[in-house]
Amino acid sequence: MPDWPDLLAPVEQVAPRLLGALLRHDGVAVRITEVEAYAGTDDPASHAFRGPTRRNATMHGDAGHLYCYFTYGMHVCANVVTGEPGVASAVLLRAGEVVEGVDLARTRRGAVPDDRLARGPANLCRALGLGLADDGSPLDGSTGTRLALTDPGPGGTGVRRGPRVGVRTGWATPWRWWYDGDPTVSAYRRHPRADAAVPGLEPGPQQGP
DNA sequence: AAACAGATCTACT
DNA sequence: GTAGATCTGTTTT
Repeated sequence: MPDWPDLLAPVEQVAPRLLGALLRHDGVAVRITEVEAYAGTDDPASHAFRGPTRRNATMHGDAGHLYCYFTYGMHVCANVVTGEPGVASAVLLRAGEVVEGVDLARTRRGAVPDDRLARGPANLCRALGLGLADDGSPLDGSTGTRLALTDPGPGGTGVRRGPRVGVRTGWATPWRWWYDGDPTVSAYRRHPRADAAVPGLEPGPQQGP
């Protein structure tokens, strides 16, 4: 992963840096506009919190790979694995703007406004054609050209942060970042059964709903 | 072999 | 803005 030396940095530093990155897969490219950080074994909201399982095995592996998981009986979401092996941290790709292969994305998503083609983590995967089979794939294009993540370089203005969407525990931790005012960013939603507020991993100023 | 739980989505008022 | 459906992969007996 020569282009991504900082994927080994703490995930809350890596996550906002992925804003603006281009993710390509199978004919569609998306410019990432919204991300969330999950700090592996230290983070109660993380899939890796209760140790390694078959499902989250990819999270415990090398950085720069795609962690895809299945949820709600019909959805797949994708993360970029970060940190040293064993750390099991990852960045959830929550939303993006389709900048390439718009027609193909429309075909995959059906009749929705273009703004919403990749709005929401599961929708983003659908637009890109990502599935459970892509779990564990490297993002540097080393095993073929189907999948690749490209660094936008430094930059990025108008970034806001706030609590993570839809997590039951640890939701107060403001580890979601997005481009302010971008129409492709998903709406904030608190988990229906969210725990009572507890001290987050990184208490501090929040902006959110 | 069975129960569980879910980092959501769409539709609807 | 809010309410409700939904159903498979994963985990656990």
